[in-house]
Amino acid sequence: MDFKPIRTKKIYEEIIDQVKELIAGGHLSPGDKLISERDMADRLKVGRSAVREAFRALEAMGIIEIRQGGGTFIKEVSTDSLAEALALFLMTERDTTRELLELRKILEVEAAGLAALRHSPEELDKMEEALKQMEEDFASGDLGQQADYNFHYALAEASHNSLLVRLMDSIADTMQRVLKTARLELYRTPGTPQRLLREHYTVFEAVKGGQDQKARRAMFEHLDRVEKAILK
Amino acid sequence: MDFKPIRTKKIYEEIIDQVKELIAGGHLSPGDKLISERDMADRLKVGRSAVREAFRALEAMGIIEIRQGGGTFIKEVSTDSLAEALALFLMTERDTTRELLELRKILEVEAAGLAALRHSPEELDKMEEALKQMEEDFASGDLGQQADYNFHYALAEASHNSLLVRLMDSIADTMQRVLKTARLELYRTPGTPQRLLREHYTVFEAVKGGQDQKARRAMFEHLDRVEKAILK
DNA sequence: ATTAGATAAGTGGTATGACCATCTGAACAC
DNA sequence: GTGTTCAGATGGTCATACCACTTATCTAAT
Repeated sequence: MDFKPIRTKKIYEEIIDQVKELIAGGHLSPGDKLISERDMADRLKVGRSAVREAFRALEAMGIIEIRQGGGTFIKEVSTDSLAEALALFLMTERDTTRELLELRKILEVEAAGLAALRHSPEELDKMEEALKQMEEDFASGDLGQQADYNFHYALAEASHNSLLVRLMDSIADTMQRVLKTARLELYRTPGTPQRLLREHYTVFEAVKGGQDQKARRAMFEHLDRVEKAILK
Repeated sequence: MDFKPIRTKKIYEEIIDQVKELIAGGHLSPGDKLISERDMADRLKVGRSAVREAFRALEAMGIIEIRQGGGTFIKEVSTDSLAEALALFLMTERDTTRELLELRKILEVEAAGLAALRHSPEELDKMEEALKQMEEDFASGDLGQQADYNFHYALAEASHNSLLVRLMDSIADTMQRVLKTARLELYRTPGTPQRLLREHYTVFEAVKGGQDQKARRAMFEHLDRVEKAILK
């Protein structure tokens, strides 16, 4: 005999569930306006506070958008809430730098392989553009970090897996936040920017040539070297 | 000259940010109790409503846990919020099941390789235990889903990358939420449970023997088959 | 007829106070 | 030591009042 704990459901929870059901059932779509807080409180025979609290939670989930004076709208499920959840996921202090770098390597090596198989000409152009920008940055004494980011982002997009793009982007953000100093040191080591550029070009040429194994290897070696430099 | 829109920050937003900063700065840790709503409202010289709304949003983000009569606590960053955001993403965006399965494959294939190189005897025991449980479940007409989960979780842990463990767990949770029916069908196809068990054993033997490439290949083939069955 | 400005109405944001529901810890009895 | 009771703490709900912002409508000027 298994007795489960009984827990009465909060009013705001009921409201949240109702809104979710309306969306899942197709009765509410992105862009649709919800009835006003006052109207909903009247109809549901509850206080306005409970409605507000439910709306606040739905907002935090990225399901609705609340505009003061304007009303409350169903959002396109955008990259925002997933990106935020990913950011939160990576926010913990318990993970070591080694683990983060390793995860990044797992994803980027495979993204390079997929990019080699799936890229479009436009995506190749973006990667090449980023490489050119990187080259110019180095020539002018700049560190080229934005161009580096652009290259990796374009490559992620060339994988044609939007989840992978978002996850890799979140990881890039986290690294930017956590490894800022270590990366600056890396870029400032004489000869390193030029080597990094060469490695990026190797990855690019493999992707361009549709050689997925070669792209994987090139990316692995690139990131392995970065990892070793950061972790020493 | 670029003028940006000015938008005053809502009080509840300020509160959310402050709590987040306390956590990010290490002043609040999982398990810690926040001051009461009334106390916080007094200290911040704001109304209790704003505090409540901020707390409701933080709750929806999975950052805090609110217990009526008990107080408000910082949560362990669990896999729940990411799994929920992923589930929402899957329900509303097209082609994302394919992407999630692909991401899962990328991670699990590499986890298998790392597990082959890094496992401890205890972790091997757990994997073996799960396989035995799977075998018993199939023999008694059960679907063996819990044992399947246990196997994959033990393998993730054997990778010795806690970030990878948590990410894979979130994905498993998401699949449980969204792909429930498709997986039930898969398990009910005659002959499939036995084949799945064999595939799991192949992965296990490679991990046990420290053969990382073989483990990767076995896991790839296993998940590739699962993917094709789910997506057909 | 069109445009600009003013105003009213609608909607979300904040605060306060009252009271209810649940939990926790202390005190007391056995 | 264990079980029960109760007070106090804390979260949950409601109502009301008023503020802040947006949208729609009306009026006056051109």
